[in-house]
Amino acid sequence: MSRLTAAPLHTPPFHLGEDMTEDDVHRHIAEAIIDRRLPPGTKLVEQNLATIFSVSRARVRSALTRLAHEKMVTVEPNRGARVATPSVEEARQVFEARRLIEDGIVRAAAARMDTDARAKLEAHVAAEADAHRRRDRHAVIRLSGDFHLLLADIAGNIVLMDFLRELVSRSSLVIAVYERPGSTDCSHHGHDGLLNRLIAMDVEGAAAAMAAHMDEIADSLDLSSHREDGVDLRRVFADILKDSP
Amino acid sequence: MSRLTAAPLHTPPFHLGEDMTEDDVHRHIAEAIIDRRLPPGTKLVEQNLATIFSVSRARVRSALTRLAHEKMVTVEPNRGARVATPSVEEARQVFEARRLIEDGIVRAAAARMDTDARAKLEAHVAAEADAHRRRDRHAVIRLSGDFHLLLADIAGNIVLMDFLRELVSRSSLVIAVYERPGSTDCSHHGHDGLLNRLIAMDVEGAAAAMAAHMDEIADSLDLSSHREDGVDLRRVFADILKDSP
DNA sequence: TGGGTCGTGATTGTCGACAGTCATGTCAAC
DNA sequence: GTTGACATGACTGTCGACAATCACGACCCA
Repeated sequence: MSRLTAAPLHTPPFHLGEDMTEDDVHRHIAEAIIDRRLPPGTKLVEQNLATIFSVSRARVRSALTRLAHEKMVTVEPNRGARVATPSVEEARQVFEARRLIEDGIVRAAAARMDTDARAKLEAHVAAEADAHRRRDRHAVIRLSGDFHLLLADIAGNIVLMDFLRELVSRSSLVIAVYERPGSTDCSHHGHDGLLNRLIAMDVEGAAAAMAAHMDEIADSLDLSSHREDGVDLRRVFADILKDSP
Repeated sequence: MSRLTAAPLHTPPFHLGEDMTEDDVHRHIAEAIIDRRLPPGTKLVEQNLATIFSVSRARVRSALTRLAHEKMVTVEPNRGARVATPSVEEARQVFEARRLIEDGIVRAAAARMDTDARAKLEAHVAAEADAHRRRDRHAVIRLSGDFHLLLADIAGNIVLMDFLRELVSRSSLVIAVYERPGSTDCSHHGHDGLLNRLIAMDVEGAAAAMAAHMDEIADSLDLSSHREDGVDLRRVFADILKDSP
């Protein structure tokens, strides 16, 4: 049984004919961003989305502002919304925060393991392996993040789970921008070793495995900052502008 | 100088005549909640707030939904918004999350201390002592929370600072609901000892002092759950309802 | 041809109005 | 006096329309 009455991790099957609520719009866009079907920088025009989902523009608008609060899209005044492209510094801070919170979560989860939690985790890891076998890239990405949220669910702290949910989403954006070209797809093997430690209720071992897993992900990125996203030309040539306004 | 270009901690002086932006409305309400001028459970009627701030109802509405995302108000469909009254379980989880994040922040801050950070912290503690001397309850509450946010600023991680900002706000609500009647007002002495450890760049000592400070706050609460807020009559008499539907 | 200016279409920001829903008070019947 | 139905008022939810702003291409001039 589920310990928490938290929101479902992903959108339930959607029947055409009913009109979508704001929550549905939010989830559909969020999932598309996390799956990387919507790459960073993509313009999100309100009217387009409204006609696609056949809802009013106002509903799309509030979904976008909510996504902006969650740092998945950026909104510039009078210039609309885009899928966020995290900076190098932001990427570092997201992973630093994630190391801290994942450590707290994995320790709590290790202490609360039981047969039910074990069954869920094993089933999830199996599903990950299956998605990997099927070469379903989107499913691999989504399930990889869900593993960590499942751990948070077992840990039993809704506040931390909400924080982690945001961090997992932002991590997906970071990976989309800074993934090293030759890196293997989202190492899911790290979850295996972690699961073994959890089953043994080895708190320190599980925490160490999680730390290693985080390092593994961070190492697959190229944060050497040569890829400075969104260079502001006005700032680069500020001195010239001063000379000849 | 400030390390981060984060949002200001509190509302800048507001000049009448200009019309408020949504951000202003949000900040004014948030501050009133954190200062406990708006106690938990207070109904927040959109039209009232709109006339008070002389803005349109839509603007108040979006400010309220943002406050709802930050868990400072609860919104029931068709029944409007109220200042949130956290449950006992939520209170526990907020403080558990806060222990974790404050630990990470204080360690980072201790490692990054310099003369500028020291000056800011000393000035802040002095301001806290002054507010305490003046018996300015609202200022004491606000400054007490700001001390922790200043620490997060020194730590230099915007992501963690945003998380902590939410946790500090929610802590204020928890204290408003569960404060033990005879407890002294928001122990500000804990900040003194913490500051000494930070100046010495004693990471472990600072972390221990922070942990003690968190315990101190938690001990001033009465979470024995006899004060179950918002008893649901239907749940209390669920068995009777089953017998005679 | 390069560069600057202006207009036009597209997109966002904001507001007021109306419909839907809930709470409260009134009144009649028992 | 109590209970139930009903009416009324207040509040929220939603949408469409209009204003403000921006991006982009056409046009003109040197």
